[in-house]
Amino acid sequence: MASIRDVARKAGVAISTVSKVLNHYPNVSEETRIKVNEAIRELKFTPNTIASALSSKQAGRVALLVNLNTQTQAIDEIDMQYLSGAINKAQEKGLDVITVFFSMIKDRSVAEIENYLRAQAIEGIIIYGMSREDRVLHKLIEGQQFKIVAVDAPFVNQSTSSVAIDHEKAQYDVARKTLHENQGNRILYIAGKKNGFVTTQRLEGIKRLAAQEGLSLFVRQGDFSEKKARQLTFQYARNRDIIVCASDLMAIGAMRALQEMDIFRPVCGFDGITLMGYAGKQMNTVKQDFYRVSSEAMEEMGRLLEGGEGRAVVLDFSIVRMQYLDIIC
Amino acid sequence: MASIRDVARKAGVAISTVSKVLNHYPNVSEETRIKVNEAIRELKFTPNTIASALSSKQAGRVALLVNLNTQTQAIDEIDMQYLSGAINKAQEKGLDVITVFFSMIKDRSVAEIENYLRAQAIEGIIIYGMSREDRVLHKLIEGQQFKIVAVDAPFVNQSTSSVAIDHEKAQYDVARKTLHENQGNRILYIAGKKNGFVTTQRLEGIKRLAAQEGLSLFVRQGDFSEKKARQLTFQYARNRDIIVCASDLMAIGAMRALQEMDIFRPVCGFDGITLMGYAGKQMNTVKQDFYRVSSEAMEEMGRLLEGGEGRAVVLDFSIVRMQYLDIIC
DNA sequence: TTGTAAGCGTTATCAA
DNA sequence: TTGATAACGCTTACAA
Repeated sequence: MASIRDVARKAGVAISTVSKVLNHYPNVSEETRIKVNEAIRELKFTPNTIASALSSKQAGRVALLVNLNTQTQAIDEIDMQYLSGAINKAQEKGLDVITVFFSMIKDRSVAEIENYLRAQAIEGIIIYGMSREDRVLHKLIEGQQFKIVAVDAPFVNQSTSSVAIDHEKAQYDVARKTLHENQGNRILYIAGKKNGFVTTQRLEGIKRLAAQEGLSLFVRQGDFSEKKARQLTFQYARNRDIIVCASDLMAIGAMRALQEMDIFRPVCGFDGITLMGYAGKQMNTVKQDFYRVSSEAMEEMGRLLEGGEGRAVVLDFSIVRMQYLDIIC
Repeated sequence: MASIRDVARKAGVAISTVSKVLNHYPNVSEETRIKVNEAIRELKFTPNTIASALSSKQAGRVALLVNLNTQTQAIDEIDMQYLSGAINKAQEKGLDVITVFFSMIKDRSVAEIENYLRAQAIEGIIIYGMSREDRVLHKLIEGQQFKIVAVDAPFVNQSTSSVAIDHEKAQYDVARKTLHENQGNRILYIAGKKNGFVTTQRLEGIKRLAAQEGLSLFVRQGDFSEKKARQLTFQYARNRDIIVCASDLMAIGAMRALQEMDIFRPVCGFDGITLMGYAGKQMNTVKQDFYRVSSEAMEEMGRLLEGGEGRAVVLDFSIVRMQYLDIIC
């Protein structure tokens, strides 16, 4: 492996000059720049990121903190889109990425986690799927020791940005569309997990709709579980006209239950996962582009790392109906 | 951030002594070890992995090279299981992991890739989903510059191990079971992608069964595509008694086509993905534990990194029928 | 514009 | 068993 030393020797310049060329410093003559780049090419030199990180104290490493959906593999799709969106964008921006699961830092104190991350030379963290219960993460954010981008969680401070779609509006929109395409005014709303941020936001959305259109709104916690949604449907659907679910998985659970009950009720979901195409019946759902959300999160991380200050980034969504033939290929 | 220097000062010993304690060197007295560990605890010291890597030239970093299934998100599940299996095991073993997608190194030469990886201080690579066409990767393996574990690809040399289930036997077993549970001897076999290693191995399995049981075997390439399997089913299923598919996705495509044709044929799949639970009809399939496969791959990487030599690791599988109620939760 | 040299936080060699 | 000290490959004042 050629080192910066070899390049310097070959180009007949000092090591620091090579470094300057490498890092695009302004004060380098065109002549030497060319000489150096030639040497670099000839030696197939690639700078050692470890040494560079140690020296500059800037590793440009960001950790993806993922709350794996251990409940069901059917939505690994979401996490995978998150990961690939972030990783691809990171490579584009020359950032180094490591993936960390919530399970790995569970039960550790803030100080321990900070040390762990700092030892790994982590400068930034993108957090996916944080809930109100994750006290330690809240402290991590408050501490402002790291640049943080929170996906789907409303945290913003000097060194923290949030990235998300407008869940309130999305829930409102999809439910409204479903309502207007059908009859009835008694809604069964199957909500998400108790302390999730998106759960609250989506709930606000359906409440606004109900208030505005004078609907009878019956809310139950579904915990984002297909099974729970199934049970709730068996229990309450008969006396309701429309079933609005805070996730696709729950919508699928509800729809299958309805089929087994042999009654029909319009159902709508949220997320736009592929599985919706296999559900038999088509349903309205909010299509989030998870890949793009994550890609934007990494973009935002780049901004923060370069000294930008935290802000809230809001992305768009669309309302779709997913069907089998569009999904397979 | 406390450094090794601070620890040394606090414990009243030399830096090198602290380093020895940190790395569990033998020649340290019980007394100093305790003193040092106390200082470490009090200062909440965590060694800087960057500095350690630079100094020892051993970063213990391994790259996960993933061939993302861009075709369909329905099987992101597989990649996600691979990633989480590897990452969890890596943390357990104190290895640092980065994730790289095939798309990121596409069109680069072997030398470029080697440089890229070396610059990232990568020592080992776990490759998921390599095919015969990936010439560059073959060269990377032959070069033996890195420790490599190939998942589902039959490469073994001094510094390369392979990890996989016995695809030939698995295909044989699942097809045999399906055959014996039903009538008929005319098989439509929908194979995988042309140059995939597992495609060949699974094909061998069905051929052995056909030869052994005197079956009429009709083989078509399905490219692991649900749509292709659907087309092939429409085209050929009528004159066949049983449809054996080299993947679950294709099995689902075949099954739906049969339903639309309004005829019944037994179908079996391969992989054991969650989606099978939503297919309507239950089918036999080979259940691979992807999480475990990947976990074992990382374990094997650990062995190689410690100087062990390459070998073939064969994992087990099971034949299952997947149904909706088992899958939801 | 270029070069010299002092770090960055470890590990490892060799004396003590 | 311990401690100095020279690497590791790079960045960055500061000097020339």
